[in-house]
Amino acid sequence: MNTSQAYQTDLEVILEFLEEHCRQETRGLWENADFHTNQQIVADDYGILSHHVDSLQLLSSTKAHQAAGPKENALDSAGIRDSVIQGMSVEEATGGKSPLSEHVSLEERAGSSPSATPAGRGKKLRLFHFLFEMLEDPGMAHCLYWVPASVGVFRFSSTYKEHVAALWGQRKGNRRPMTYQKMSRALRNYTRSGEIIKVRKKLTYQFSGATLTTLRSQQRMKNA
DNA sequence: AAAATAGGGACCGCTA
DNA sequence: TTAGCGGTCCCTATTT
Repeated sequence: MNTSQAYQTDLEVILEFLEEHCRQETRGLWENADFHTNQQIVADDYGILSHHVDSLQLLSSTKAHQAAGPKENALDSAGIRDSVIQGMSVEEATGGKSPLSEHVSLEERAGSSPSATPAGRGKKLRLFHFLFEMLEDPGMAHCLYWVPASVGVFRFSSTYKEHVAALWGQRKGNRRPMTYQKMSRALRNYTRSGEIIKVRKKLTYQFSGATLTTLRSQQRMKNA
C-alpha cells in the first residue's frame, strides 16, 4: 500500500466515523425538534438546532483527528473536512476511488441506487428526488437534514453542502464538478415550478406540500 | 470589508 | 428537426 492509498483509507475511516457520530447525535436532536408542530416555532428554533449540529460536527471532526494518529497531525479538524471534500475532485482527475465514491457505493448497497429511486429506472433522476433520498438516508444527516421532516423543510450543513453538490454531480455523471452554488441555482428553478420553495433562512429550503406527498408515497411504494 | 449565499440571464443536452 | 424541460454556467446583488 502506497502513501496515497494509506491516506485515502484514513480519510474513509474518518468520514465513516463522522457520519456515525453525527447520525447518533442528530437523531436525539430531531426527536426533540419534532415536539414543535407549529411551523413558526420551528422556524425560530431550527437555527439553534442546526448550530448544535454544526458544533457536533466540529467536535466529532476533532475527535476523529485525535483518533487518526500521528499521521494526521499536520491537519486541523477543518483541514480534515477539507481533505474529505477535496477527495471528491481528486477522483475525477485521477480516475481513482475517493472517499466520496466509497460513500456512494455504501449508499447504493443500502438500497438507494439510481435504479431504486422513483425516477431511477426509465426516467431521469431529478434533483429534488435525489435530495429527498439524501434526507431519508440517516447516513447523510451531517450533510442535509430535515428541520423538521413533518413540514418538508430541510437545510444543508454549511460545512458539507459542497459534499451534497458533489454527490449530485457525480450521480448525474457530470464531467465538471458540481458546486453548491450551481446546485442551489437548480433549486431556485423549482420555485417557479413549485416543487421547492426557498425559505428565507440560510441554506434552507422547503418541499411544497404536493411534492412532499408525492415523494413520500413513492417512498412507501418502494418500501412496500 | 470580505466571504458566503442568493438571484437571474443565457446557454446546453436530452427527450418526445 | 425542433420545442420544451431540467439542469448548468457564470456573473451580479444581497446578506452575514
